Amino acid sequence: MFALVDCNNFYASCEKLFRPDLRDRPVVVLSNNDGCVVARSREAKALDIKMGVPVHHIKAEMRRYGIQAFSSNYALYGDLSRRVMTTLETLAPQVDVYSIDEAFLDVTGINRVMSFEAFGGQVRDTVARNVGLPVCVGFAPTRTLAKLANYAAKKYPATGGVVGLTETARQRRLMAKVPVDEVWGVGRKIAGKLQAMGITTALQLADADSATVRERFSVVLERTARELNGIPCIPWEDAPAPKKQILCSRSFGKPVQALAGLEEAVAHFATRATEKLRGGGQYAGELMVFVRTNPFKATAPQYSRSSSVRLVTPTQDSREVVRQALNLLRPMYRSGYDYAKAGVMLGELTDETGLQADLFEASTKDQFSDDRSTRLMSLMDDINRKSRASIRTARQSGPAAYAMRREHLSPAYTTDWKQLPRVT
DNA sequence: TCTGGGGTCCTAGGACCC
DNA sequence: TCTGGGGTCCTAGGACCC
Repeated sequence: MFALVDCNNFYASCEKLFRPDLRDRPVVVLSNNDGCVVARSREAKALDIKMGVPVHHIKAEMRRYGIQAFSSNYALYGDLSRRVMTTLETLAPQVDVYSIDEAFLDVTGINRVMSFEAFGGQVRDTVARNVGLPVCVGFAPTRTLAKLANYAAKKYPATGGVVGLTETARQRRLMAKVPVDEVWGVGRKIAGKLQAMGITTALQLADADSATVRERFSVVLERTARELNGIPCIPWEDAPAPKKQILCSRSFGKPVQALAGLEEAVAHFATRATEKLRGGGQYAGELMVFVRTNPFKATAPQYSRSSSVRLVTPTQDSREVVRQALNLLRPMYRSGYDYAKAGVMLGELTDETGLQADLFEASTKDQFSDDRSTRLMSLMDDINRKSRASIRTARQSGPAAYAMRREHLSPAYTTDWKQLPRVT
């Protein structure tokens, strides 16, 4: 049996947590560069502020209703997320963190001690007491149904934020009311195609012939339909799967024209990506760099290129990744464009057991036990953990020309001594 | 002025093997 | 008249998720 625990309006709730004055006020959280709306409080949703809308489209509403906007503050959200997940780990034998604001819990057998509904209430109370954030809980025999139960818990306040979908009859009653595009795994495209076939509710998808679903769509949707029928198709994993790629990219706060500016950005993204790589104990065997202009600016000349390279010996050394990334960037660069975004992607990831020696290089031992590199990188990571970006590669200077716009940033209340909230 | 960032999985089709 | 059968690996692109 699965429980899905999902934080309500997560980013907006995080912002409200340290601003009791905003308790009943509409709040939105913006994407990087303060571009569009990525999270809305209950009050903002009630004002019909849409997810993903560019913030300049809703300037009038923001003024009229006094909507409070925040730049995204990932230091804060990431820390509060960790606190929520840590709390959940004390409540269930197995927790599968699915995203920054939700996790699946293995609750098999808990109903021998108390009802699922009672347990859900306990989860809500514990997270509220330990962290201060509101969550909803859905129970069901499959992940897809647990998602649906959670949807119902959020949508119908009378449920008290907890919904159990353990019986078939109850599952079917709810599915009959839920539009098919609310089902986990059914996006815009598939929903459109299903609707054209006359399938508009979750229940109709559950009842559709599975061979037809597989034939007209794919095995993925077939699994979804089976899960709606209570047949688990996405089991527990023994261990979280290792990452297959690591991407670090950012839109620029303002356009960058010069190669030097792009080099700075790419060096920075390469460094960040390699930090993440080391964090997971992995090595990269492939490196990709891309740059592009702003595709939304139709009048301006457009340019978009990417370039990649295989690394003969997989690496986790920032210096090597930066050097290779800059080598990819320079031949791609053309002058005369307003560059709006760049990124670095690491692929062909492997742990140390997957390392393969370069046949034409010195001894294998030298290639893999480069003690100097390992020690230097771990020293860099230690120092940078204590004080963000104290040590950089020379190509990253700062403050950068491409820096993000973050005009409505709240303090890092929980992760920086200098920004602790004050109570007066 | 102005539109995010970071991922996963599946499929189709081509190249190649014996 | 007419041209096998069975497979792997790789890539690009599409769909989805939060």
